[in-house]
Amino acid sequence: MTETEARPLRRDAQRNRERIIQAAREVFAARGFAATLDDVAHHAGVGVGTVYRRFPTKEALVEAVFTDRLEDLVTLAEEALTEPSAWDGLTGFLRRSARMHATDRGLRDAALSMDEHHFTQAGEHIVPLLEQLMARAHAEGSLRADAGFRDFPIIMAMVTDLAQQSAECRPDLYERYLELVIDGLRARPDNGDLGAEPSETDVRAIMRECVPPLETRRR
Amino acid sequence: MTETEARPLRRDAQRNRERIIQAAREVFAARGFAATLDDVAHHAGVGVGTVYRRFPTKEALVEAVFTDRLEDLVTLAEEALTEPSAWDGLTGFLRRSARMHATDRGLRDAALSMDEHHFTQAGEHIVPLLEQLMARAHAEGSLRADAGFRDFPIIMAMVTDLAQQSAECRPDLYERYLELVIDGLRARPDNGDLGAEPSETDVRAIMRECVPPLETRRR
DNA sequence: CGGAAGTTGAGGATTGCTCTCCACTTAGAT
DNA sequence: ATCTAAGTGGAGAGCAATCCTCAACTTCCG
Repeated sequence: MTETEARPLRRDAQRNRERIIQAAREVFAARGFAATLDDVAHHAGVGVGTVYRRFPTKEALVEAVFTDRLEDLVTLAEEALTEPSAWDGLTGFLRRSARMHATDRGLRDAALSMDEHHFTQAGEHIVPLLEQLMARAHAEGSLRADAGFRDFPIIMAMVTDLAQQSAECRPDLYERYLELVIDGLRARPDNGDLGAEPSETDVRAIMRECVPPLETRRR
Repeated sequence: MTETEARPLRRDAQRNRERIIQAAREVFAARGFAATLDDVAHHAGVGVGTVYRRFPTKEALVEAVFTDRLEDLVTLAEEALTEPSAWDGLTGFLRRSARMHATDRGLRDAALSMDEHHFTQAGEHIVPLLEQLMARAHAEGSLRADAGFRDFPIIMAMVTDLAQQSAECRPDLYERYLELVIDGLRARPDNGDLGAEPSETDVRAIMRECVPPLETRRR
């Protein structure tokens, strides 16, 4: 959102812009950030040039498509915080957001790269919510003490990556392994030792590896 | 091992062949099946042509490099079966093979594509061992009843994929998430429900998605 | 109707890989 | 010492997948 909106768009151009965004939603949902702008153009039924005129970089298009989808995740986290049981709030949020990520690969890529690109805003919204979800569950004694909120994106990346790989044959198989991990997150007297938690920097670096580039050097 | 060894190689050629295999070991360890034969050639200090003369396809080279490394995994599984505690045997094998996969990305790619390519032999060796490891732990009551031996490759794929992504910053971070999964595998009265186990076909399809192609159409 | 705004899609530029080919080098038999 | 079949190197041909431009054309709307 938000820049010098120089002149109002001509009516046909406005229509095309919306078509492109709609097509982008679909194409990104299927292929994630790896989708090409040519791909989007075809789905929208417009020429490639039109897409590039409207969205000079892939980043601009991605931003237009996903900024508000990410806010949905924020809302989800807020709702999870109102759940009386901290454990149910936390795991419900895990399950729901995993489902969203599994259904829309573009959303997954956007969510996992919140720190990069232009999604920093949603990122800043969601981090404290995650911290609270975890803290509540720690206080309740249901979440194992050695799991931290930085494990969240990593677990998400792991599980939704599997979702992606099994998308063809068993689109919901990821749920099985998510449940396994959730059971592993529960506080137990005889749990093993998890070792050192990842640092913020580690998480960032790993997320960068999990999401297709989206960059273009040069201008 | 093992084919119509037409004529003995000239001594320099034999030396180069070994250099190539050694270089391939290193390059594949770092980049997995995605490594190029040019890459291997450079590391070996020979021309690309030499590599192609000795190993007409990437598959042939991969086979030469990994066939016996895979047998190491088989040995590992056999040893795990001698462990008095079925749980320790199973989880020890998980940990040890994960470590091997994390250290050598080529081995990971080979192990996960055992059904494809020319690794069917090691595949046939290891499957019954896995079944036994799991069955023993089921009988012992330590492994949750709804986990099956087909979960093995999937868990492995998930965890070692993370190992790959964090290789730069935290090469052993994968252990943390492996422990989480292992804790999730333990039989507990209040465990959640995992849902349908993947079929053999599912596993195959997913493994294919986890490993770079290696194919070349045509001959 | 005129001209500014918009559109198109073939194709240039780039990147990254596989694999071939032939002039050149070398082991090793004689 | 000489000869030659075996072996070698590496430029570059061929292929595939993208990204992005631009000049000729179309459409909107004052």
